[in-house]
Amino acid sequence: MPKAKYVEIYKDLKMKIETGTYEFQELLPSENQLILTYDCSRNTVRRAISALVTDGYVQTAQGKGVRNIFRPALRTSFTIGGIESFKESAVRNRQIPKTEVLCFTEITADQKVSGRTGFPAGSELYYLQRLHYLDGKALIINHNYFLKDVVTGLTKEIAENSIYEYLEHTLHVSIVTSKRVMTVEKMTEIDEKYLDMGDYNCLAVVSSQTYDKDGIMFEYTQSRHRPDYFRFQDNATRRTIEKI
Amino acid sequence: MPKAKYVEIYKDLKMKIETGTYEFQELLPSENQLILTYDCSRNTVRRAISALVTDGYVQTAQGKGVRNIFRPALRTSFTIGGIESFKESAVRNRQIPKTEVLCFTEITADQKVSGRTGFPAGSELYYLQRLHYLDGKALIINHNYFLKDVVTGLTKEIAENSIYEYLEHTLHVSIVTSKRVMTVEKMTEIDEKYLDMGDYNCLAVVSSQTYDKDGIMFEYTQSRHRPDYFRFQDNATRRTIEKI
DNA sequence: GCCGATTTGTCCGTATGTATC
DNA sequence: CGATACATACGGACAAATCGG
Repeated sequence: MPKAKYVEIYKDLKMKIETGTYEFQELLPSENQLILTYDCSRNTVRRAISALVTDGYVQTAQGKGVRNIFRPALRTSFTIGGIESFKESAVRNRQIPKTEVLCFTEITADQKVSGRTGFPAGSELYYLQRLHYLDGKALIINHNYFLKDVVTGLTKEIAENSIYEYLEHTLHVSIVTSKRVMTVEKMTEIDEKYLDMGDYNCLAVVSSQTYDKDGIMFEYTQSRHRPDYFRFQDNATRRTIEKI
Repeated sequence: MPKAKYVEIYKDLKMKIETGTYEFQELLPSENQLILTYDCSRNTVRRAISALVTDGYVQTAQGKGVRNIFRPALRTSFTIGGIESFKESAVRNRQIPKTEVLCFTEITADQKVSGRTGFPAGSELYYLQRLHYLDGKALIINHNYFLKDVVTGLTKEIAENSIYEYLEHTLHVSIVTSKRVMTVEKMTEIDEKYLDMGDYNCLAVVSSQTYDKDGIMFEYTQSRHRPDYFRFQDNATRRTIEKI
């Protein structure tokens, strides 16, 4: 599956940046040199470099070259963008995840649910509340809404493990796009009951709509995070394309 | 300046999506048709489509086509990624911005400042505190650190307007990359004094490091937002490139 | 200040692979 | 199976920015 040549080049360059083969602020070899190194076309090295740019590893400058702007200290966050399940990110950070299913029901979307989630009114849904632990601490409460037509046969047992694994490996539903909105909200009674909130009276809230490859939105999730363990990282670039 | 052909195609397609020429869930014309429409090469239309994908307007599926997944209701947020100044985003949302400079000093980075901001110890910096109003409401407190070598001649008067305008139009410093981290933090005395926090005891905090085209980090800013007016939007895609 | 070499940015055309219908 | 669609890859050409002599 991971066959594309530009991906291999991306990985190799990223590894070399992370391990210090190129120093911070140093220019990488020019595109022409990389063409020789990897025995490929210019487009292919440029795709790899482009991916490094969007990930914040390097920045390019016409007439100069490609500069390494990676700083290791910054790259230890709970999430780095992309789409990643709770379990995946926990494993990546070498933490021990656990999930408790607080509530598992089936509902039909009324106007209110429809307005909140974006599902059409009348949609048949699973509604779950799940509590996520990391290294024994309750950190996140998730409110999940799944479209029954797509996420067929969901059970409490599956929900205690990884729903995303079930989606990808059993149902072969591939997650393609996810639209997320981050806000800060007041704590609710449920939050207070299950999360150890200390002095905090608000949480970091991530609401997301997830689409499969057929363009069907099959999931709406509201993730409520304990503030002291929430961290979201992002690399922005002044785009050539003006957004105004 | 905005001459690139793929940018024009991007803009045209985006406009057509936003104005309903293509309906939600509808497939756009195929790449081959777009090649004829815009009289260009395949690579060029693909670059435009690729930009639409990263902006969450469409999603592609091999063998099927390019699907419009744009929903107008979702696209009204304070920031949509990218790098945008306070004034720019205010104007875009048709709001009236005002900025009050609470503090304007020059400092030399000690170990503590260096650790917090990422500037090397000994750097000569401007340090500012600025309060941003929108439609008369105090919403954001910014703590700005600017490298004096790059941001030469900064004054209180400039800081009351738009520092980014000064950077781009007067100093011709172009912002290229910005690394951001979003967290939720407890309110400080300063926050409480200047922002109308109501019941909230925490804020949304965006910390960012900004680089110019020479790869020099010339700005560190911590933006502290009143929770009820903070909203960050993001489109994630399951990348071909595995991050694990 | 100009010129030429280097480097990235844009664009074109073509070929092949793979997924969908 | 064939037609259509996107994904990957190659190679070449010229423009624009940078830098050193």
